[in-house]
Amino acid sequence: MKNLRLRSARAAKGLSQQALADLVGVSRQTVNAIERGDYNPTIRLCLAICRTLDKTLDDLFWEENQAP
Amino acid sequence: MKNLRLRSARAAKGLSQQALADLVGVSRQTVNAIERGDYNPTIRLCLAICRTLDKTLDDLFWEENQAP
DNA sequence: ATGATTTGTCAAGTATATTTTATATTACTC
DNA sequence: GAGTAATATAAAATATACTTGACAAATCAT
Repeated sequence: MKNLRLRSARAAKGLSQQALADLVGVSRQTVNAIERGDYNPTIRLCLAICRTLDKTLDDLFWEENQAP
Repeated sequence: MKNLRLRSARAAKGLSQQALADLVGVSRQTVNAIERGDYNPTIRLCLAICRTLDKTLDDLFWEENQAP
């Protein structure tokens, strides 16, 4: 499932995927893959993204109705 | 830095590291390493742990005063 | 419409999360 | 204090996050 909250938070800061990637120290493809949702970043990367975008983990990465 | 909130939440459920590891589908050493804090789990594992312990990401993995 | 920037995607490589096996130590019960 | 469960820790192997380079499609400005 796509991470639209991340995409939205990034857009709200006026950052391209490349710009966010530079700020958090990963490649553009990694940011792209996270937004597309077909993968599983490390918590440290998630934390770096959250701090850069002034959001918390729950804001961007918590999923409410997941497992039973 | 150790993750004492995780340790505390696990203890509050009366689970051993092994028991939590079984519930979330990883090895005991992985849970131990996360609690000891000297590493960097994936967000999916963090989510699985949070759901098992009835906590959110911010409860267990958010760190307030981190980067400048 | 053309050019530039951004985004989606792929394949091959590198770094590292996680497993497995094993041992030592600490706590708990009897 | 012996015996057992829980925790800390390490080395080698495996799975996978992440990189690099490349190219096409989409978006945006001129």
